[in-house]
Amino acid sequence: MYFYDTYTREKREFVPLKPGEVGLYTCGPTVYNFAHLGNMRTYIFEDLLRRTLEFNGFQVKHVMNITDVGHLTSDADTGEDKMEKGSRRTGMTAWQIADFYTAEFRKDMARLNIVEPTIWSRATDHIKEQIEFIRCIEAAGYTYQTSDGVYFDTSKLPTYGYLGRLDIEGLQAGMRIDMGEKHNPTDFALWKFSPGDQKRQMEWESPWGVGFPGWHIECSAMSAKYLGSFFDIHCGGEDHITVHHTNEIAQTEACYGTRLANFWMHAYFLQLDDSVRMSKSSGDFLRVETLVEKGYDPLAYRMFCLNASYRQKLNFSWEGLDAAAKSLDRLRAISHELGDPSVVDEDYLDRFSEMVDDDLNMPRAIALVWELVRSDLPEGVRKATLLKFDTVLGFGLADWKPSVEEAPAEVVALLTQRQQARAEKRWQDADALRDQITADGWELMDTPEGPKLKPRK
RNA sequence: GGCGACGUGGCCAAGUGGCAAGGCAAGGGUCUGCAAAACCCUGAUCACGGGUUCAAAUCCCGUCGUCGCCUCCA
Repeated sequence: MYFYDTYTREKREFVPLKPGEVGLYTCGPTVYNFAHLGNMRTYIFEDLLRRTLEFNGFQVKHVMNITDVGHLTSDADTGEDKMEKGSRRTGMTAWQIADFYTAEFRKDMARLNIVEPTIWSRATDHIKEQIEFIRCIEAAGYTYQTSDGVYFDTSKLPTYGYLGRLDIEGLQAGMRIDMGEKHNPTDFALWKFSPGDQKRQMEWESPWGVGFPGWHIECSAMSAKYLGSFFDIHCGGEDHITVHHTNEIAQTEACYGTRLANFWMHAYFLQLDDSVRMSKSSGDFLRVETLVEKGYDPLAYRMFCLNASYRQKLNFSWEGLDAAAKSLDRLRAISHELGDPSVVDEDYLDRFSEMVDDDLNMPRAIALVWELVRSDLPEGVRKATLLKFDTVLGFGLADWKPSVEEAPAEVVALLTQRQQARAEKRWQDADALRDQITADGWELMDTPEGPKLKPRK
């Protein structure tokens, strides 16, 4: 297998650190609001990665964090905690918010056929680990304290910013962030003190004072706990390259001297057609629920994503989603008509493996799917091979069945009349009756097995 | 202002040195009383201008255009 590693900026062969096992850490949601389709693109990518690893026979230990504290509204470390802000907005407590949006997130994952991680880890369940991690960094001499928190001194780490190829000088020059009491623009909070004049909903005792952990420390602490100080793959969205992941690496380098993960993989952004930013903070955004409300199967969005490379920005449009929905419908129908699976075709399987193992080249894998289903292999072989592919693609083809909706009695009556008219070759009457049925919202098809009705879309 | 990415048929999108995948749409055809569905067939020389090379969509330079990050973001 070959994956593109952001750290080295090259596609290189993936070899697990421990034979047969893979430690995978994927940055999860900050649960202060719903996840939008852009977020879900990243989770779909990670799902494909996970499925591909398992397809190759690896045992994957997959950890996903739930950020339920400490993620500020600004990376300048001066902003408000997102959870507290969400609490004000909704009237729920910070804890209720976290539970609510975590549940919503898992619902969206399920609707997109995303496999759940082996371990969910909530930041607030690991305060002790995070404090210990900060102490480790402090003992190594990389911290300093200001009036509002404990900070990481990035100037003491020569390798700081390597992942993002940060131009520190340039950052200083074009700086647009409020430094506060920080020594360097890239320094970041490890622990923030609760404001003296108010009590936060989420706060804990620490050696430095009552407060809460910074956003980046949770990933270093929790990944170390579950996967060790150096594990196989760490994933996230492209926006995490320059700040979040850079800081995670800094923390772990300070404490353990490793760059945290052997491979760093990042999914690129989904962009909206009209160039409207799809950020959580803009308030109005597309999410899985939006698709459902519009009558789309969420898996159409999965198909939409699989048609493009994860390392390329992808433009979302309703036209594009329609195309994906249509092709998914066809694939499902074809799959269903292929009947029962027999044996997998080894040649197709080899070609498929080569594609997905080449940095998850899903567009090519999908193209191979079409070639397979239209090949002249026996139906059972095509079906068996397709289902094998689907363990990676994740369309749930094995379980799909055409929906059988009963037409209302009046429509059935019209159909009966039409059959009568046809039998008597009164074609005009037959056509008029079909128009009537169409107007009632049903599509009529004459098949070798007789007429069939299905709801019009 | 700093950094970076991209520009492939009507739309989306693979391919990154050796005859340009796939999906959706469109046109033609088979089937059908008609239609639908299904199936078959058809189309791009890769923004533009130079250069390197036996050979470039793929490498280099320039121009134009679009977009992203540097501020919350996956």
